[in-house]
Amino acid sequence: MDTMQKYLSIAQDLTNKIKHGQYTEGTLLPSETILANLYGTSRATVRKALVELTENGLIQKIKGKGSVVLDTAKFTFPISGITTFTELNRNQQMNAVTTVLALEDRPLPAEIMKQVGRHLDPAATFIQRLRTVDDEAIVVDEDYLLKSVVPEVPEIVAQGSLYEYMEDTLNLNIAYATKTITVEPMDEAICAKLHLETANLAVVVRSLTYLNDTTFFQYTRSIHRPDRFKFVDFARRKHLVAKKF
Amino acid sequence: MDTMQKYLSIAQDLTNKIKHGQYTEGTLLPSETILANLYGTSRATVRKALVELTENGLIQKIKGKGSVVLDTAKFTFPISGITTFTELNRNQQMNAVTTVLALEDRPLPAEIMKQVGRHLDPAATFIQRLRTVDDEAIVVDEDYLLKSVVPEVPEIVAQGSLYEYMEDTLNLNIAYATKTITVEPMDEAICAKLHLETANLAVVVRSLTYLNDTTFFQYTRSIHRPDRFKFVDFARRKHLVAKKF
DNA sequence: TAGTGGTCTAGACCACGCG
DNA sequence: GCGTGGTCTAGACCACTAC
Repeated sequence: MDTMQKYLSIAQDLTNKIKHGQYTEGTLLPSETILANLYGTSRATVRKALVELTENGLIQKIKGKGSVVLDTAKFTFPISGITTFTELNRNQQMNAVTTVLALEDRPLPAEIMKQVGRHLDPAATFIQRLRTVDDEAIVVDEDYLLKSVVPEVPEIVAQGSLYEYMEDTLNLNIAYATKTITVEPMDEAICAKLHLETANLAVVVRSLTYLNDTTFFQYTRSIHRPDRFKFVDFARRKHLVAKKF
Repeated sequence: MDTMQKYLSIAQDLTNKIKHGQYTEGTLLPSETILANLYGTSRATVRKALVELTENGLIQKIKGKGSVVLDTAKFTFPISGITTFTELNRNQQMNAVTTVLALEDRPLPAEIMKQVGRHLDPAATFIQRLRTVDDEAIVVDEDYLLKSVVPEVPEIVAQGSLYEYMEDTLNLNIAYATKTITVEPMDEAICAKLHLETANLAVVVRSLTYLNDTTFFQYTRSIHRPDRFKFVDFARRKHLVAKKF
């Protein structure tokens, strides 16, 4: 069954046509009125689809002119904000291996409890995983999953994708996250796992992730080898309401 | 004169009311129909305003329930994607000083020319600036501004904000940028300026910035002391069209 | 059942780019 | 002057939440 909303399927279709070269870099998409006729829909719906492409850096709209297809080849795979290993792995072809180092009960760290609210039950599942690409240790991921939301994490799930399990099996509605990126010295245990040599510095990506109903459920600390870390972002200039860059 | 669009002024008003505590964390905003009546507009316009708040991490909409005000205090100042010194300085209270180290003609580096297109004229103005907070050197910013777009950069502008000059004086329409964050070893000149000690590693933020008509005009290399670098982001879960996290 | 947000329509007027 | 995208309206139906 095709229960997808109209504007999303239009966005999907246009995205595919751009990525497959049917609409090429530097040219204009058909006008909104023409697209509305093509897809048998209203202009408002087409515009909603084009907002998706705009946010993903695929087109740039110019008033009075049209929608210019941007050079998406430059953004090839990491189209935006890709930081964690799973995301990279999903979007790129990598010879990647995940090793589960720990899977146990461990309460949410106190400093995180302070940020997300003291009223919460700190009981959580702790998962530590080592990510290896081409026999080289790249990332150590440490996840805390609140038991109140995810009662248990089977070993097989830890080996694969936590998000697939939560979204497809548990039907959880993951909505948003706050992330920070810093560079910090690490202890010996981590240094040994990532083979950090000259300096003991690593890139640390911390994420606090929330469900659609605003309940906090996951804290992730992702520790990257600095020489293999790369964060790519596409940002649009914001005006007036809140400066974004 | 107040030529601002209706939806933006509504977004502005709601943002202020949230930041000033008139709508408090965890409570619901008035429904979209009520807001439409309050502001004397249609529901569609209110919804467009609410999209702005959603993207800025101020509210979470829940179908059938309402718009929940999120804890904006947690995201205090760097609401999203703030990386460069100027942005930080604008949004925070800092005892900050800018020193212009270089202001001269210098062509765009060859590796950047490859990315933005060989047909461009590489003639550019090079600006190197040292950012100091509380007498501590934090960031070295290196900007290349294409002469074809920005013919000249007065000394006074280099001392202050390039973007204010370009937007307010030159009336340029800055639209979007691609950014990368990496960690790299730096040469002695940079190490000396930032007083890098134990390791010669620094955080490098590279930005390619474009105008509304898709012309490339600026390359920035921002070199941060790793122990003072912090990148904060608010990300929403994307589905189907393009994975964002 | 009543109220909410999510989607969609069919119109309208405006500001802008371009010939 | 014409076509473009940007804004806005007044309606409609649906899926979801809560009672």
